[in-house]
Amino acid sequence: MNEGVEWALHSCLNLAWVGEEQAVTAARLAAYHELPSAYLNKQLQALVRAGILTSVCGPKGGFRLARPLDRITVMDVVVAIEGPDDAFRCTEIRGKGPGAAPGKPDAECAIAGAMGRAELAWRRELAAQTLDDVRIQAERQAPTAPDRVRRLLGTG
Amino acid sequence: MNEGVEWALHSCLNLAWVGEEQAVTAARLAAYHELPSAYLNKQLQALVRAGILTSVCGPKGGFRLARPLDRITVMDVVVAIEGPDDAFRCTEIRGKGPGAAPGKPDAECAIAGAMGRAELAWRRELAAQTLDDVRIQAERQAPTAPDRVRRLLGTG
DNA sequence: GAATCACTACTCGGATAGGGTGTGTCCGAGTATACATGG
DNA sequence: CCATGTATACTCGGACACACCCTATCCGAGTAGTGATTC
Repeated sequence: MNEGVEWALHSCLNLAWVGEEQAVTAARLAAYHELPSAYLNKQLQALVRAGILTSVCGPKGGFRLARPLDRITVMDVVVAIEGPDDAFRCTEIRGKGPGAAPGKPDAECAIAGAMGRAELAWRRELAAQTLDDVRIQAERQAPTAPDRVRRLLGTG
Repeated sequence: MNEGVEWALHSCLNLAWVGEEQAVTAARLAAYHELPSAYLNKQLQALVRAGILTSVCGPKGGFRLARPLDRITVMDVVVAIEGPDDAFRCTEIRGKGPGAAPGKPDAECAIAGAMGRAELAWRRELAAQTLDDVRIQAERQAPTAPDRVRRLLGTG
């Protein structure tokens, strides 16, 4: 899986802790975790295209959340970075070669069905968790994190 | 996801339909679906290393199932081809840079936890389905498949 | 005639190149600020 | 003193190289069968 997913999720939480009233630049978000800023910028652009973040250019510019954390699911972020395609794609090899059934198969490949059910379970689990759930869990495990973020990323 | 997973699953079903009393070469299995035989051979080797298939060299050699289909789960095949690592790997960026919490984090990263739950759901679903379940479904959708396999891959 | 041995043909197994996607970087487009200038 | 225009600094956005892993292939290791050879 694309490494940018992890970066994007952390950045969304950091943006929430900073607060929606101020935008944070990609450079600051990257420095916070020692990430390459230009590449993180690329990932954040994907979140903007997906409607998860908003961005403004120029001084005082940067990124901010487009909507509250409880209206962003983990799957929204994964789809924004990884794309909407399933990991397993059926190439329909059963229809190729001498083993092909005569005529056109009217039902889905049983193998594709089995893999599809698993991917559906994966997506359901991701869609069931909002970033706010993740934030609550993160604050429970590291109560000082929000303060650190506000202190280091805030404009103060 | 690796394309070899699809090939491996189809090949396992084909081996089951041929029957365990005779081995089938990689070349025959590949020709059945017009796949590159040398590369399919590589995937089948992975299944052998995982203990799903057994192989013998030489004339009358080839591959056969190491155990009945109902004792092989879809996840066994996926792990054999893709490897045991999770798709999402937490690089612990929260512990890097100025945003790092003082001391060592005693709890798992909340983000890694969220992704891990989804991957667990995926693996559970894959592990809950045996290749025999897939075979039954495949035969229901294409009743003539077993005969075609036996006719084209059998030594008769 | 039967047993043994070497040879051959055939298949798996691992080592060896090529391509596509993720990874990382750079420069141009766009904007708020600051300052100089003129009224 | 105030308004306006301009220059500037700063940031996002998309276009451009690099690297790694999946894809594909080739040759050597290993084995069953076959035929010749010898007792």
